[in-house]
Amino acid sequence: MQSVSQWFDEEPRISILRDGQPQADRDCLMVWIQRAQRAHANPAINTAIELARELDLPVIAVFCLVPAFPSATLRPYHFMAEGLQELPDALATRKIGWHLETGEPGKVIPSLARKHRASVLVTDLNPLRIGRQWRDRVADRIDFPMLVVDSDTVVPSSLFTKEEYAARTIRPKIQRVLNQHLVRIPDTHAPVASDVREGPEPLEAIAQFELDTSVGPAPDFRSGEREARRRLHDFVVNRLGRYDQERNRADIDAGSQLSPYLHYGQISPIEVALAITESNVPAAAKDSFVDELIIQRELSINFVLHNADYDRYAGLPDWGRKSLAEHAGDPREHEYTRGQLEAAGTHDDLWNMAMTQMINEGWLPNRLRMYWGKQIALWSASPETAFRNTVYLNDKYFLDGRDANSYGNIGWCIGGRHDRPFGPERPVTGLVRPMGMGAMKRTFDVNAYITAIRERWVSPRLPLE
DNA sequence: ATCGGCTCGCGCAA
DNA sequence: TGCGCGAAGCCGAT
Repeated sequence: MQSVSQWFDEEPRISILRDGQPQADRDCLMVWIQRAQRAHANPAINTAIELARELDLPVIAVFCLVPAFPSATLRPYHFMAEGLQELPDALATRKIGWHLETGEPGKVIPSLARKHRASVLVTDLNPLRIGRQWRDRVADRIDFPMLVVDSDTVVPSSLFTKEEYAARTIRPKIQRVLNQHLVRIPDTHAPVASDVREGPEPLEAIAQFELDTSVGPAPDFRSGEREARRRLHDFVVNRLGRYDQERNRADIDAGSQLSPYLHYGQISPIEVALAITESNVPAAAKDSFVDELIIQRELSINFVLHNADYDRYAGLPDWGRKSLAEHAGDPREHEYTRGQLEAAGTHDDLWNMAMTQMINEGWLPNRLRMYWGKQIALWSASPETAFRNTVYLNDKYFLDGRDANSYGNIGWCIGGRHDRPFGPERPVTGLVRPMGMGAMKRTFDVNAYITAIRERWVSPRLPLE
């Protein structure tokens, strides 16, 4: 058989981390599931199956639960583990085996590959730094081919070879090729069934980890592929039609709330996009959702893939840092430490309730994510501190934190990432676009939101005697 | 209620 | 080299 680079020549979704000829005398094809934590509509799995058919071998999916993922508390671990529980059975319907282990991927994955005598290792694409480090470490420690399949974008990220400047620069490039990628991903079957099913139950495994349990499971987000699909259809049927009108309504939270499921790859963005485009709602509603799901989301993925400082102040655009530096000495009308912010103890009720919802629910409506970050920029001793604290709180509390979208949003809030300068120049934030209480009041019922969060988390109504 | 100006820089037309 | 226009704002003029 030819080398994997020849086999998958000109496939924009697939990159070769270690080239070579698949060995036919091995025992399986191995899929290392990282980000695409789903059994269906999964390009990485399909790639492994394609090779398995050529070699007439079974396919085994492996997952490595890492005991200390940076800045992850019990909250994301619980969501991830609950979703993983579905996978062995769901994969079995495609005749794929399952083996979960805990530890460091750089050690665990090569050892699993040796144990099961893998011919080729296929994995999916986590665009963040840690994903790349793990992949590189694994590729260094195996002596057979390894492929990375971009499984969580609509348009393969490799088609954009440089850091895009803004939505307006990536939009036409995406539009040009969108239709050829908006194609349903089939659920093929492995040619030979695998009966491998090893490893602990994910929820039991994470119970052994030393996690920060002060941030508990997100109460409103049941996890898993099935739940993701249920939510998608609920959104399409009940709310998509008004999305362009109501997207900013933080008081009713009119969004899809799919981002945790997309973050953990429990649903394919292509499946989401197809459900939207095939639905029977006004074009304006579809267009505004698709712009979020594809243009903005894939712009953020492009950003973290091409900017090594995506989660650092240094990664902000030059004009933004320059303007912020010129205002570094401006007096702050209010100034809060990380501790004061985390205690939701500012002078601003709306901000405090947003922080309260974030801490307790792991979630905020879109509109408030912007307001939340923009105020931290205004209230911090320096823009660098603002950036650091925003990343810290974002990644600690959001169920969908530690995501490319997180860093895109934080960069936009603090330093005008993917935005343009906005005069007139203001104290503290300079030319970075402001977003204050006026914008909130113009778009939703601020008092209704404050009251709802206060009743839910601060002074809940006590049951009558 | 709606509108222009504020300000920078990318990408395309020329 | 010039020019149009842009992640979701704000303020003041009409």
